[in-house]
Amino acid sequence: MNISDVAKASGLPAKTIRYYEDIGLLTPQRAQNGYRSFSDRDLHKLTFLGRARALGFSIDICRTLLALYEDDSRESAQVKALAQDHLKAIDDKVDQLLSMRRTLANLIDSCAGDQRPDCPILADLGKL
Amino acid sequence: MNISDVAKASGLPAKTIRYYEDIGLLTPQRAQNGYRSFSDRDLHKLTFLGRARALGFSIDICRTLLALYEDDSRESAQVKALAQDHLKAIDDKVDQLLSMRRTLANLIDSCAGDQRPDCPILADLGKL
DNA sequence: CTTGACCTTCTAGTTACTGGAAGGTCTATA
DNA sequence: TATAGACCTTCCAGTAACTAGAAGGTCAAG
Repeated sequence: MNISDVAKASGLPAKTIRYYEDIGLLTPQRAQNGYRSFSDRDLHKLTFLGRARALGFSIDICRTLLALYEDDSRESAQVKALAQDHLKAIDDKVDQLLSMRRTLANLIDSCAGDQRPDCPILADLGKL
Repeated sequence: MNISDVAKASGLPAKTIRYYEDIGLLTPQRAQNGYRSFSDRDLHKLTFLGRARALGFSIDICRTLLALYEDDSRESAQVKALAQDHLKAIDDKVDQLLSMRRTLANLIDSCAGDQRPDCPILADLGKL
């Protein structure tokens, strides 16, 4: 398969696939003409990466997950631990966003939003 | 005030303050010796920036907010609109994270997490 | 034999800093 | 007065994960 084939099949842009090769996540064969030639296994990896990235795993963790994926002697506990760490990171991020959201929503509520210059949002941001 | 003074007072690292000057968010005076000399107004701006950034506004929006802050003929509606756009962006981000979270939590639940290699998490990520 | 859709590599830009090196300045103390 | 160390300066490079674009090679169809 050429790059556009696996791009279509995996849902990843060709640019991203080249990038993944650059950083060593996969190493497709090359055809005589220099074109990348992807195997089913490559496509599998790309799909795996696309899913893991969609769940928010960093490239670095994806590298580890991919290694576990390919390692028949892995222990599922290792994978689960990584996933749990990530879940915690997501929860932390959500908490942080919700905290921002609360503050921001309060400020918005307090602002008339009319043609006058008085604005509690700016006032609050600027207070010492 | 020297940079470490406003760093302490604003809570921003000196590096960040220099960066904010680089990108034109403020233009402190210079003393004879070349040191930056910050006014109260500079400190005010830095505090403003720190708060706005803490609410997740991008530097670009902060630039606009700062301009509005300094503009006596602003209309509070402009500020409120920016804040509402940002609130929406936060909500979208939270939704996205919660969607990830749901999927990930389901996968975690389905994984035994023991010494065996069988792992529904990896299986799911890898399925075509 | 040309057109257009592929493919290649390479460079640089994105966001918002952060770290570190090399070197000038200021202040307090020996 | 010398010097130590705590400031300050600029500049360069790196971070995460791509993405855009330029310049140019390849392939299949008409």
